[in-house]
Amino acid sequence: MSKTPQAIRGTQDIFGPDAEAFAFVVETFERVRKLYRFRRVEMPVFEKTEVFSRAIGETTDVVSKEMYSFEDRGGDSLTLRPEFTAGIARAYLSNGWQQHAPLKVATHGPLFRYERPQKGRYRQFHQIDAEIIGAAEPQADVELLAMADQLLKELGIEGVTLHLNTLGDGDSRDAWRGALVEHFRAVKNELSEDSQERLEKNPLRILDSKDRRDQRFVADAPKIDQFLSDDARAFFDALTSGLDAAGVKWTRAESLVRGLDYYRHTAFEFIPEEGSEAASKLGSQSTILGGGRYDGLMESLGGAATPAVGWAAGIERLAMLVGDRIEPNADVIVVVENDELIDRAIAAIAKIRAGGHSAELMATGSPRKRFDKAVKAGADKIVAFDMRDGTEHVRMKADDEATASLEMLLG
RNA sequence: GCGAUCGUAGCUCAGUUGGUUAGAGCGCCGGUUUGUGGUACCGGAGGUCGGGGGUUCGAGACCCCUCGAUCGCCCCA
Repeated sequence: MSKTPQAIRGTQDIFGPDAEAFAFVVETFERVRKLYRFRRVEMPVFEKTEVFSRAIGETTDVVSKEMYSFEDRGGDSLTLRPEFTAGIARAYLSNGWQQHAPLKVATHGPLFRYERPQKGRYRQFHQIDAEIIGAAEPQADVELLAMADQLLKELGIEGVTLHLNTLGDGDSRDAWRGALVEHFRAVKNELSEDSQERLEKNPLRILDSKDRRDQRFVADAPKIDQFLSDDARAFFDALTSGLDAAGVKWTRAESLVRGLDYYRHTAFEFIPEEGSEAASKLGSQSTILGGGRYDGLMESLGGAATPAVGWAAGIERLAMLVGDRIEPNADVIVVVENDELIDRAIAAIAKIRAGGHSAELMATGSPRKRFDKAVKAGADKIVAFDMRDGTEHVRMKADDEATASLEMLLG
């Protein structure tokens, strides 16, 4: 170990163009979220452990092996949030937000999961998140997806497709699950080791296994469509026709499932098209935005049955796709070519900034090189203070109009 | 959690089958040159070669452990 402390594994220090890209994602999200009238909420970064274990499901990987849980000084088991939805549901119940239903909320911030780090996968990562709580109608799903679609477009992300599926209502899902277990159990010994385990814990996940041994049996596995109740089918039909009306392109993904227990009906992911530039930038962490309907979640937290739908997207993954964001140049750079004039320059830059222009002071290092540094930094306008023949000499490098406005500003 | 690759100055990298004081470009700092200018030249700072242990007369190169990154699996955003 070296003597200086190292960052925690799976955390990142984001700086420069990467930080600009990150900020661009958040700013764009904030703008789009207002267009759709989602209200901003701020949530605690940690909750009682049971908030997540009950909401997400004890058997899920997230709860069983990826949470940062600890006992606080009062002896309570607390957990750093591994996702937003459970905490928002808890807040909805504990603050009586039912009075605002249907409630559209949005937030963003850090999440924590103890996973093996990889490109696009971190232990502290960041998401933007949008939820509609207390709305049972498919129109809520349509609005939420339209917002996601517009967000990706405004971020300039190309080559990403909405993969859409329905898991049906509770009864549909249970019947389908039973049929899948029966189907795969018959060939259990020929499945991959992972899928043999999934058969007991989470049979739906076998459907999106990447293992060739599994894929042979996935093709003719029972389809959810055979088990959909009339209501569930009507819901999905209304959703897809709403998406078409909103101009949101989608593709049916019959084997798309969600890892967390609370999902019902709608499940979706935005995934880069194979071979696209976006896909190669993301590596194996391909889902950039995912979510669905979670009508059963509130009950698992002891609340009244409350329909809800939401999505989250990884800011780091989106930032990888938005391309280089250059840190903007200063509007003005004030150069001090002679140290006697430092106070004159400070007075000038104060006026410039008070006038609403970004400005940088160049007053250190070799006086002769300061002007070159200013030119190199790429400012639109440069004001240089120098002494010529014993008198103050102010030079401006800018076009005529800018020079005039600067002279007016500086009096 | 499993498998694999990698880790040399701030950054990008070079360092022949282990052999004297570990290099380049860019960047940074200083000097000179130019003087409405992003030039050129000279000089300087900066590395216990990720960390620890071992093999050897000798290790940046080989072995073991460890930390980290990356790729695949898993998981997921």
